[in-house]
Amino acid sequence: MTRRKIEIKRIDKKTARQVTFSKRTKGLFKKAMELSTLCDAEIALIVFSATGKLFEYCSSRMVLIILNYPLLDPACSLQDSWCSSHMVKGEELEGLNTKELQELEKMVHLSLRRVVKKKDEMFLNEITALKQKMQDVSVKAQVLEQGHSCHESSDTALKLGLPFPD
Amino acid sequence: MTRRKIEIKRIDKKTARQVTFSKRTKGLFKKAMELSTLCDAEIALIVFSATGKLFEYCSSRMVLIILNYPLLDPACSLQDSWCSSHMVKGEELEGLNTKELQELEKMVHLSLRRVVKKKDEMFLNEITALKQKMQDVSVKAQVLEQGHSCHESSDTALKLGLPFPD
DNA sequence: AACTATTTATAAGA
DNA sequence: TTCTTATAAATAGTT
Repeated sequence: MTRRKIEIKRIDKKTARQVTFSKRTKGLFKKAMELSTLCDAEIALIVFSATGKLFEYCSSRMVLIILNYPLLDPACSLQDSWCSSHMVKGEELEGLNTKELQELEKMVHLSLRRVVKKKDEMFLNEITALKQKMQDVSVKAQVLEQGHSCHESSDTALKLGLPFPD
Repeated sequence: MTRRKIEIKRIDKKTARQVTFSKRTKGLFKKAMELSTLCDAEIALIVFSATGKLFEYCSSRMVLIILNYPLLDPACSLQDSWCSSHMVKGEELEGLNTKELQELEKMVHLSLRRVVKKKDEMFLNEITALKQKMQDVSVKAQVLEQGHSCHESSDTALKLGLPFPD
């Protein structure tokens, strides 16, 4: 769109692609904010660069609306005390300017990503750990069964932290 | 930004606001798609008009990426047959009007919520099952250890489906 | 990071 | 709504 018209297809040259990404992302966000302001629209815009990490977004209440995260499900109740210290309450947003709201949204977004990632990690860790313990116990059971040591100490159970009346 | 430069603030006149909304939304989506194509970026853009309902979105895998759901991890590959029967393909969207697309998006959203909910349920089920098995094996081990039945069959291991050379 | 020749987007008007 | 068009804004190629 300027010195020369370009074809809309993936830009092969990496540096050119990055430059264009940077320029156009800036333009896109500007346009999004203008639309939001001019027409009173709620807009969510999230961009992940091909190179992976960076992402951005623009808009106000949208984060929560779009993302539709189960986190916000009323059924998922956290302690009141946690909520009161961590939840963003509507009234708190009144005094903030656009820039501040944008920063806040970034933070909420990031928090959300962290929560989801952490949740999945913990599930998987727990499963992995349990499977490992199963393996250990099975080996132990096999040994016991083959009569090599019927009276070995119950260290396996201890290692497992199971409710063994010892 | 043309016959005259305008100030970026809410447009008071309703019809003018609607016209501008329509024009700029179109432009914004075009830009978003161009950025996505040119720079290999994943983009999610969702716009709710002030008048309430209508919204739109654009992008490819983004619905899922936005939502940050591990479901779409490349590692988690689904059967081709499943994909072909459940995935919404671009061509299918051509004949739909805004209303229909809105309904469709609602359905996709709902599907997503269901998938996430199911995923979490399954994680929890797996964990619960593993814990139960741990308990069983521990009890068994305890029995063996106390010398009551050193040569009982390895049904515990079998129940567990573990790689026991039997 | 800046510059600028062009292309693209669009406000106002029809 | 859709089109037209004068002008503002965005940006590709260059430095």
